[in-house]
Amino acid sequence: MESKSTEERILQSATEVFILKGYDGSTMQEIADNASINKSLLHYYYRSKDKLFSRVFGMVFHLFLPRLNRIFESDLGIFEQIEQFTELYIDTILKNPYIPMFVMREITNNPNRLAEVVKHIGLRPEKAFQSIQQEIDKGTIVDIDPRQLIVNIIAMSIFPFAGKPMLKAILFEGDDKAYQDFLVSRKKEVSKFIINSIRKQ
Amino acid sequence: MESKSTEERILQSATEVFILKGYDGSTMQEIADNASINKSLLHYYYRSKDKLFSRVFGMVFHLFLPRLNRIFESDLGIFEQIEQFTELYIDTILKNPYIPMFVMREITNNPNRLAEVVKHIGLRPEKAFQSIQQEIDKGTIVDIDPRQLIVNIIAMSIFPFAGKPMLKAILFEGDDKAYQDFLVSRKKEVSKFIINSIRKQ
DNA sequence: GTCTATATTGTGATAGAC
DNA sequence: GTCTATCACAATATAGAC
Repeated sequence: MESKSTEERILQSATEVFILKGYDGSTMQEIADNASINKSLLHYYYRSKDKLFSRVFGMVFHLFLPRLNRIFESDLGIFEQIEQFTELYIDTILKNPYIPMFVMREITNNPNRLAEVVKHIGLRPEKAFQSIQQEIDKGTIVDIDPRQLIVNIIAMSIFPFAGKPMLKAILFEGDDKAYQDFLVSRKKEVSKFIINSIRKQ
Repeated sequence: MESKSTEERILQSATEVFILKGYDGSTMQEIADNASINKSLLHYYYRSKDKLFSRVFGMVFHLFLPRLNRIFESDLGIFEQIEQFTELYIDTILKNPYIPMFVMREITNNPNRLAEVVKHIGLRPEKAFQSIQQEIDKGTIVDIDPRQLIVNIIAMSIFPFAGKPMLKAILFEGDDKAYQDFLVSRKKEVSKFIINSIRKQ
């Protein structure tokens, strides 16, 4: 199956280039070179730069999207849910650190692209809202708008990656290893911080 | 002073276009059109697209950068400092909501640009670190890595703006007004959340 | 200081040979 | 399926008239 192999190489190459330079900053030439093939082949497999990008974006978005539902629908307690979610999510991004900025940048540049992808997936954040609201009603956690809590969780998980070049330079004097250690330690620190805040005494 | 007026118009126009579309997505033609002048004039005042962008970026970065020092060097208590900082900062970004993504995107695309700008300003985050460490030693707040705390504060303040198109679509069904209200309410919510977490009982 | 015209290179995309 | 050659256009940038 040679054809599939080439198609895969193109997709792999396009993913690398697009993630690093964004849609506007990438060229078909660079993607072709990076895949060691001819530029025309790109158009043979995917008819346009936009179609190729859409394909890449859809795939990458799956990696990025936190599976909020799964974890918040499990029968674990709220604190364990939060611990699991932040640790798993930060761990996932640690293996794909460029993805958050890529996804956020491209959605900002072209919000329409999100609509297509989201429909394909079928998100149900309401389940997470309800789950949190129940804990408030039970008195396990303090009264808080579930959306505020969820945004806080996502913010503290994702932002250190999206803002890495900035934070590394300003707060860590550009020390790459120190920043990497910092990110790893957040796997535990973030949930600790959140739970401290919402646990009812 | 006609020359200055034209130069200002160019800078104004370039700022609008660059912030909205980023360096790669912007063209000199569009900036010229937006300023109602000829394309060649751009090169007369600023010799290249890169030079024009650098100028814009430097100016915008000042707006974006939290003046951590000022607030954390004041003689307010740590909790009031955090309240002041988050409220002032979120309020600033509310007036310039596109700036966070702009700054983060461009630093990611070209980390070198940050170095020049930071030197110009002379940041001293160590002062904030010390200030936090003192409160830990005094027993006012729980034991926490000052850098973790600062990143949490910045993350919860900035991320809802940088990730607005995404969060709005996924958590708010695209409701613009609802998301705007959500952002405004964070002026109080964020500091409450943080202080809840670090205050020692 | 501001314009028109143009140079030069790079871009996405297609035609057509093999 | 894969290549070479090429088109049509857009990009940054400059030259030169006024």
